Amino acid sequence: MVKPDDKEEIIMRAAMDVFVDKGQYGAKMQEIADKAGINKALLHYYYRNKEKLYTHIFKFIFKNIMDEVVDLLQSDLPFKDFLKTFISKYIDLLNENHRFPLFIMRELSQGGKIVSNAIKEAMPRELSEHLPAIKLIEDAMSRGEIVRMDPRQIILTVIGSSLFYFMGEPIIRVLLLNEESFDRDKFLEEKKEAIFNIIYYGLAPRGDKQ
Amino acid sequence: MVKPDDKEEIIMRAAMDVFVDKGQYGAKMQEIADKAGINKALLHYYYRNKEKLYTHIFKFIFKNIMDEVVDLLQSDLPFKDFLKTFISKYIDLLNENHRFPLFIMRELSQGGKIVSNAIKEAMPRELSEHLPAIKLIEDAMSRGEIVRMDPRQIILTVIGSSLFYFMGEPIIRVLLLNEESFDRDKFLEEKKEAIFNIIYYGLAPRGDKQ
DNA sequence: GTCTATATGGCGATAGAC
DNA sequence: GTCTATCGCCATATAGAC
Repeated sequence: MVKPDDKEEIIMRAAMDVFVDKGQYGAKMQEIADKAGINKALLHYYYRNKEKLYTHIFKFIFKNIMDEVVDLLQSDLPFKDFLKTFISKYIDLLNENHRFPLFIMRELSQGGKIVSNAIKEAMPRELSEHLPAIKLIEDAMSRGEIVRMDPRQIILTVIGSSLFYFMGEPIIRVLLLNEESFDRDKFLEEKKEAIFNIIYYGLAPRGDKQ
Repeated sequence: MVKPDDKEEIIMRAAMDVFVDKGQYGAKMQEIADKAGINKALLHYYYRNKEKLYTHIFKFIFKNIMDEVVDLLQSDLPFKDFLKTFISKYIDLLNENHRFPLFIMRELSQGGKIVSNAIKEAMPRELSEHLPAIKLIEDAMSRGEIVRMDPRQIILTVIGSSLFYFMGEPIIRVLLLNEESFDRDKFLEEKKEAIFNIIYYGLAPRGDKQ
């Protein structure tokens, strides 16, 4: 992030706010300008048009999230500890950026080129070829620490079960957590425990059953 | 569904297509009219304005998905079999309607009243008070078939890990499945197996560890 | 760089003939 | 019920002064 009184930075923040909330088409340039405390003309001065501004925001958010996740994937801990800390930090990350996943997925659903370009720019080539997490999982399998299974299914299960709550929070709270006194922080801590326990012990080698 | 040459039905299908793809604001009435093979004026004749049409579509989709899920939740199978069949049928359902979850979530992110109204209309009161799945899980815990844990965390884990692939498919295929010969059907069948095994055995009572 | 004022176009919505 | 033609607004974008 740049210094906070930089105009570009101010516009970025405002645009991010509005775009994340309303999406590319629901967002209005006027609202962004208002939120940034400037007028529409200046938006066009810095970012030639709405589409460029949107694309810029999307790539910025995508890259930042990606970088954080890639960071979480760097680890030389044993598999068990890696899994535990990854889930914990990943849920923390989502909690701090709970509106981003849906924002990214919304763009995804349009299947446009913005996403594929953002991926290309955000992903170091060598990473997409060999995710460190896959190597870690394969090693744990070789050592017999966990059962054999497509590592990608494991990754998708970890990510999916961690992510879901944040994507569906409004609906989930109505359908599932309709209580007066819902302690969200506590629930998230329990979620870390739950997901780790389910997945780690779900991967543990078993005797004969099934 | 109504008879397919009914005008309202034709419009519904077209509108669904466009709205699901582009969202409430990205969608254009002209495109819907084109896709339905009629003109804009007729859209307004049947559904007074864009918002009403959108709301109608959203509630329709939401209710249909809800009904299907509620169906899946009715079961008197033992927990193990219930879990296995639920995951399998739920993934099949998602596969047949893979664009709906994102559509619903996109609306969710706007936090509008459309969603909360749709929930109220789609959810039988008695169901939201007592989800049958929670009862099933609690019984299994009482019998000692699975470890004690907040049942809601289990439900979220099952749903989240099943759902994630369909919500993120484009991105996932780039990041994780960048092969020439990706057999999607096979991958989904493996996913059913993987999720069931991880979760069911992840819930199995353990000796002392952790 | 930043503003006010204005042009331009697109889109939702309606009027009105058939 | 279905169409063509058109209205009127609103949002993006630009012109041009300061």
